[in-house]
Amino acid sequence: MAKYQEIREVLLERITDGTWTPGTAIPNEAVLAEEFGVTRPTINRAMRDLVDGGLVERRRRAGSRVALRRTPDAVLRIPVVRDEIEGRGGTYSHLVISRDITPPPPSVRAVFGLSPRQPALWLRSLHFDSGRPHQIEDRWINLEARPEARDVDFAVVSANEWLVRHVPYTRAEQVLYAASASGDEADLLRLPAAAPVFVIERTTWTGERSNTQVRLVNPAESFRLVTRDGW
Amino acid sequence: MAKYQEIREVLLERITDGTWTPGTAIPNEAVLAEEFGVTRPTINRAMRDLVDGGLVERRRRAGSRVALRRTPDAVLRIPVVRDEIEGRGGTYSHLVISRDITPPPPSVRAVFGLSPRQPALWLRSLHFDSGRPHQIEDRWINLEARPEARDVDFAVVSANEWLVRHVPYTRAEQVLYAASASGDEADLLRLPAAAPVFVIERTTWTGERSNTQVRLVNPAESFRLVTRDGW
DNA sequence: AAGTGGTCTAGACCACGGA
DNA sequence: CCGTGGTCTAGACCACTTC
Repeated sequence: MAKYQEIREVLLERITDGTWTPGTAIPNEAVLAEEFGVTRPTINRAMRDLVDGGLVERRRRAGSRVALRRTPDAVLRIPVVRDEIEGRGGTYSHLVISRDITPPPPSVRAVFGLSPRQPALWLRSLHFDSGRPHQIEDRWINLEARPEARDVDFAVVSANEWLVRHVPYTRAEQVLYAASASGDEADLLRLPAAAPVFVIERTTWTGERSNTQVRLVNPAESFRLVTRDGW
Repeated sequence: MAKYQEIREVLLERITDGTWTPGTAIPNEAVLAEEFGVTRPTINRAMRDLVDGGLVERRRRAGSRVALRRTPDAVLRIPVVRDEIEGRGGTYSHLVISRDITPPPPSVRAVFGLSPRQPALWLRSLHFDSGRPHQIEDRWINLEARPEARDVDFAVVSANEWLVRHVPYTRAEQVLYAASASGDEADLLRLPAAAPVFVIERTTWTGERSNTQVRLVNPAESFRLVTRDGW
């Protein structure tokens, strides 16, 4: 294990065992460097990890302290639907319900930066797990940012996968919530009317432009997101 | 802006504008150091950010490439309920529904590492937003790991806040899902029977021991999680 | 004003793992 | 084997902020 990692573990131990309680000042880098017999950049590297982990707060001149409010941060990975299904041994398939090139609703138009009559690609698909409906995907793709999308056959490669493979993004915003299935949604997912569903709305940007906006609707009983956090 | 940040932005630009498409090899650190007129550790710093951001994959000897599958990772911050409510101008209050010291169910016992008859602290609370029920908190606290919890008056400080303030953790696992409210839950939250709810289950650990496990139940219509990602 | 963290250099050693 | 990234040193300058 690298030195900075060992040092990080020791510092972490002091925080978690109560030697340094939340709010306590931590010795400055020069002191720690002396204590551990390393140079200051090595200490800095260890401390940076602790800051990233939310356990320590630092300010110039004021020094470092054990963070007072550790709000639970976690890395959320929303799986590619195909991987998710195949990962647990199911058979994946999907179906394009509709494909249109048409002006999007105002909410989408705004993030795409389009004028009122400019079209975008609208794609609605249904993803299946071993024949059972598993997710509705309702997606808009910005053809100004990604003109190639016009010529892709999304019956073969799902939009999800095509985007992951061809479009790196720099910013994403996701909204997660629970809802009751609308009539349409319940029909497509073969659920009782107003059954609970888990909805994910995601917008991704590359630079200033939004590429795509998607709404994913999943039956509550077959969908959970798990996040794990920590070293 | 620091040099490594400027370099990171330039590299990012090359990735997002398609100069380097997913799968493409990126010049090695020595070459980039020459190009940007900096030393190799500075390049390394910039690249590390891109790796952390999921945009680049690196392997020794094999070099660096633009990541092929950028699965959407996002930092999920589940807010402390009080901050969330006060942050949007509401008035926060809470009520302890029940408090017991009793052996937990097997699922909790397992992560706490307790023997069958060892007790833990069980706390059920209701959090209000301006007088309206906003969240049910059903929490177990491991008294073996946190004996002080026995003497805290959680009517004054909510368990959530007490833990955040006194117990730094090193690992967390969270499960998010949608469900229909049970009869109890619907009553407490003043929802119609079987209304959709958003459920968060979180277990946190310090070292090898789990401190606490909590289940948070929120009305679907008033609860959304937003994540933002990127620089 | 002065202490603290943030960053950078120039050079070095080494582990890993693909060729 | 040997090129690549991972890490570390010793020293330095600087920005920020609080004392």
